Amino acid sequence: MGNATLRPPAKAAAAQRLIRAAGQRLTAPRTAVLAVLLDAKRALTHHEIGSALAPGVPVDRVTVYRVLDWLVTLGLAHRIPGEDRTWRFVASRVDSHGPHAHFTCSRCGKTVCLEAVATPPDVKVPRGFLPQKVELTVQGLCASCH
Amino acid sequence: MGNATLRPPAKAAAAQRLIRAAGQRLTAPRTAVLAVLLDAKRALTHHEIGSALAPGVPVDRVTVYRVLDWLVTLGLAHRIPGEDRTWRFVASRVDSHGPHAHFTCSRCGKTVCLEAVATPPDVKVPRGFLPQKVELTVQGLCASCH
DNA sequence: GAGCGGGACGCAACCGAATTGCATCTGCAC
DNA sequence: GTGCAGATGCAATTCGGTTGCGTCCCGCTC
Ligand SMILES: [Mn+2]
Ligand SMILES: [Mn+2]
Ligand SMILES: [Zn+2]
Ligand SMILES: [Zn+2]
Repeated sequence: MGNATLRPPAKAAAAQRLIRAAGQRLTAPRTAVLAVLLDAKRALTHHEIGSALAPGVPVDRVTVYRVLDWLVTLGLAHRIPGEDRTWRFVASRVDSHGPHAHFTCSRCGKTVCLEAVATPPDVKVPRGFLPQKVELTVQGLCASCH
Repeated sequence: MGNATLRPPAKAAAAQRLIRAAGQRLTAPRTAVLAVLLDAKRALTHHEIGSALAPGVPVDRVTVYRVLDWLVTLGLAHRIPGEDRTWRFVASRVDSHGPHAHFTCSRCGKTVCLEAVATPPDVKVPRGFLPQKVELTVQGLCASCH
């Protein structure tokens, strides 16, 4: 796995800083994957992340999956379920910690966070049910698809 | 595919009526699958539907998938994307035509429609984006899981 | 009640995302 | 520098869903 464009060194440094700050073991795959997410302007699939990795550091597919899981449990990234049954991943910016909505283009699959849209804080659920998280996804067409 | 419990004949008759009313060809698999959905009190996975089918009418997996797709395009059922990357299906009752939210138990996967919760009619999306559908899913624990 | 034609079905092969098992390697605390 | 828990690589596997194709049968016509 690897591709053409080099990751800006700044993003790699930021990734390392975040991993260290979380008190976690620093490895090349972890740094590389997180750097890709930090550099992305939209949610990325596992496949997109794999091919965005710098060619110098080949990372196994399975490792990418494991790093992503680990980033999610750590809170450094969040995972968005897609209509096409694939997860997409975004680095959790400091300014986007709260619950928020997502937009997915039904034609090209492009997915972005909608920071402006607040998810309804209170929903009516049946007796005995315990709501924990609200997922709000807007489907439609992105700017380049309509 | 087939299991132990017989489908109430009333549901089979209702299924036939709905298919006829839609001006579609009436077949045993279609009747059987729709009857299962009409009888269900919650959203069912493809697998659950398969094993809920009356044993007398064996239906191929692929046919179940195709019937479900067909029911969805016909508007007789709707499909709910799950956190576990599987679709769940519900018959679209006459009284639940509008957009509505869903609840999914994060422990047992049980999924139900939340008729009472309306999805936000208007959401702010980036310039040039065209919203078309809003998906609202509440995650949490169902009555028997907490 | 035959005859017919297009859509529906069954079967087998396939696909792609994600997971698991296991041997090997390595970051880092000491 | 050493030791070891934890991380990685590789191969195999699972699993939900799809595709291709030959056969079947629903429903219209006469
Ligand atoms: Mn987001
Ligand atoms: Mn519903
Ligand atoms: Zn698009
Ligand atoms: Zn439950």
